[in-house]
This record gives sequence, C-alpha cells and structure tokens, in this order.
Amino acid sequence: MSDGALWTALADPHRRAIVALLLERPRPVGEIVEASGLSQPSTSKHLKVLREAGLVRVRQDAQRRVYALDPAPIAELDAWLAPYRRLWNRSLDELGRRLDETAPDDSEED
Amino acid sequence: MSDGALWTALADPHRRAIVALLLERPRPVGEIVEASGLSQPSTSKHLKVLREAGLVRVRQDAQRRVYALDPAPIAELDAWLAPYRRLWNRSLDELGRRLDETAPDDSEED
DNA sequence: AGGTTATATGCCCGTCAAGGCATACATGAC
DNA sequence: GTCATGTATGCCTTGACGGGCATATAACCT
Repeated sequence: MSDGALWTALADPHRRAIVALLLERPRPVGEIVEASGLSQPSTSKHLKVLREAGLVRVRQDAQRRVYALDPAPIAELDAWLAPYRRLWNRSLDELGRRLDETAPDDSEED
Repeated sequence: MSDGALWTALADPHRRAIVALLLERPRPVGEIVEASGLSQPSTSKHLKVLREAGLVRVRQDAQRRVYALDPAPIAELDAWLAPYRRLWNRSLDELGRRLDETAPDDSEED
C-alpha cells in the first residue's frame, strides 16, 4: 500500500524504462527483453519488483506473459506530488509577479 | 538534468520525510534532526543527497544552515508523470463507463 | 510421453548506500 | 585568542541490490 515499494521500484532507471515501454502498450517479456537490452533473467527480476510494487499486471497468453501497466500506483504518486505542486505554482506565481514588478526593462540573471 | 538523482533521492523514506518537513516550512538542520529522529550526521548526509539532487537549497543564518525545498525538480517529476496521468484518466473513464453500462444496481467495493 | 518455447528462480559475486561514531570545519560569543 | 554551538565529513561495517549464469517451471506442440 503506502509502502515505499513504489518509490523503490521506480528508483531504478531500467525499471523506469520498462514502465515507459509498457506505457506505449502491454508487452510480453520477450519484447521487453529485446527493447530494454537487458538479459531475460534480469528483466524477469525487474518485472517482479514492478509487480510487487503493484505497478504492473500480468496476463497469461499461452506461454507468454503479457505485462501491462496498472495505473493505480501512478495515481498514488500523483497524490503524493499534489502538495508540492501547490508550492510549485506559488513559486511560478511569485516569479511572474517579480518579473512584472521589476522590469519592462531587460534580461535578468538569477 | 534527466538524471536519476531525483528518483534516487526520493527513494529513501527518511529523505521523503525530510522533504515533507520542508514542505511545511524551511528549517535548520537541528530542527530536522529532532523532527526526523535521525542522528545529526545521518541527517546531514541525507540533506547532501537532496541538495545534489537539486531538491533543496541552503541559506546560511549565523551558524545555522536553513534548508528549503526547491520546487523545480518536483515539476520534473510532475512532467514525468504526465503521460501516465493520461493512462490513469482513461482507466477512470472506462471504469465509469463500465459501471454505467453494467449496472444501476448496487454497492461496489473500492 | 518428449521436445520446444517462454519465463521465473537460485546462487554467487561485486558494488553501492546507510548508519554509527569520532572528528573536522565554520560561525559567533566572550 | 578560547570556547560553545551548529553542521559537515571520513572511516568502517553491514545489508540491500543488480548482473550473470545455470537451471527450474510452465504451457504448448506433435
């Protein structure tokens, strides 16, 4: 649930790459292996981590196992992010205001 | 830039806790130490990681170092998340449609 | 049944990250 | 200057993680 598993899973670049691949469309392991350049065992292990983090789901298709993104945990991330987004908006706001106040003049350095 | 430093930094629960603390307000290290229950050195190390990921900024105030969130990298996360958000919305959509089609019937589980 | 394809697991090893501790460094007070 | 406070760093040990390889498991085909 509110485990750190989600973050841990996404901390790895290869796993983020896999997730990105699955964003395009669900894929069987073999395809992921090919597209990611990882070895098959390594890929399977990463998929396991993603599975246990709830990020992906498997559907069996003959001998193949087709992995697909599960959107729910992403939403969790999104929720986590929400409070920070407010901060971000505020800072954009202030930046705008400052630019507005300081100068119809020219280029400033930060 | 598109470094993994951001993810790596946020992968640690303690660091996420620190970030959450800083979301409330900027704080000197001592306060973070107290609030997080971490040792002072450990805290400093985590802060270093956050600093190098660009997540926090330091302002010096006498002997104190006051850390504050830098919103920019959060926006980066947000950008990363955007494509997945579309997926999430689509799935919400489908869920709604299915519920709509299948049944004006009864109580569902979450 | 035996063989083949597709995927998962187990084991070993190198690497890296985190915590604990002592200590260095920096700033301010006297 | 000396001392106190606040923070950063270095060293060491331990534990988790990822890769490679061989092998186990599963589903299918004939």
